[in-house]
Amino acid sequence: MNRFLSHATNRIDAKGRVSVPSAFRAVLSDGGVRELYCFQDFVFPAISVGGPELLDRFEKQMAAEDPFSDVANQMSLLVHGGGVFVKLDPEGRLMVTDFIRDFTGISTDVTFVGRGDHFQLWEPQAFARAQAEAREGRKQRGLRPE
Amino acid sequence: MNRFLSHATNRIDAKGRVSVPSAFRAVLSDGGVRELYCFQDFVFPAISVGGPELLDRFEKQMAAEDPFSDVANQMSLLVHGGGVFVKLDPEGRLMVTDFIRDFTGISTDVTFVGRGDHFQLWEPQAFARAQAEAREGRKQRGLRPE
DNA sequence: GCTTCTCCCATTGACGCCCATATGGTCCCA
DNA sequence: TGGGACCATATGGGCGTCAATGGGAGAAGC
Repeated sequence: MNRFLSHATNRIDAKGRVSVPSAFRAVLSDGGVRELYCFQDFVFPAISVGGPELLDRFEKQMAAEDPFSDVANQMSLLVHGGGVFVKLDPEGRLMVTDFIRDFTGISTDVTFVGRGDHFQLWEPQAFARAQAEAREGRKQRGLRPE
Repeated sequence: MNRFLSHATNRIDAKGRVSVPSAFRAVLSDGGVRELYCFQDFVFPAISVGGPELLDRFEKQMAAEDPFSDVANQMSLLVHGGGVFVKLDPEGRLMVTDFIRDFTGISTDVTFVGRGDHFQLWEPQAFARAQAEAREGRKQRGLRPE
């Protein structure tokens, strides 16, 4: 498996650390990634986390926009300036900083959500709500797998 | 037989495991599938289960969208983040997790329902009701395919 | 010198793997 | 045609392994 898939919820310990799910760590080590870059999602109250190639992806998106547009300007501000580096400890845990807590509402537990080429940190209940809304919207548009 | 057909109900044991019907396992082993991906159905209170190619189908659909649109973002949230991996043990059983129980209402028994290229997990009575309703609706509309 | 972060080790609880048993159905033979 | 042996599937439980978590000690920064 070379993509971030599925979701899992882990608890933050007394020191403010939380284990990254084993499956996600496997994807990271496959890519030889030891240092992670994260920033605020544009739509959801979630922190996106990924290796350096995640930056590439957003820079491609920005290149597709008019480079002087408001959209591109704001994206750069968020992605380039708003991002934070995060390191994993030997057990594969990361520190949940105030940067993460304030934006997501995370307090005691973190839901890790796979998004294919990256993953996200969510406050568990916020994730449940967003998922329910997405499912509802999808139902109305009639997008079904079958 | 290379498709998932018919249905069967098995009991969950004390450890929360349930045997996948032999006929379904045969279809899986034909495809060499050992790890399954599953997610919540968009219409019914059922969990859809299939091999990795089930995921591919959704990703093709996502690729057709503007990759950075809200629609694609929501689909990724549901498909990438909303899915769960399930492994079969050597006897062909799977764990019935809370993820499955909460969405389907399954408690002690599971009805496995073939859906052609994938199969679903249902709470037995919910399946009986949905089937009855489908039959009724079909009758009124004059027997059309879905 | 005190706080904060990083590394290391211990614990525990869940899950995967193994073997044993039950049950129902089929085939063979008398 | 009836009985019995055999086989496959479903089910139950023991045990080892690994991931998640908790806490302590050393190192680095304020």
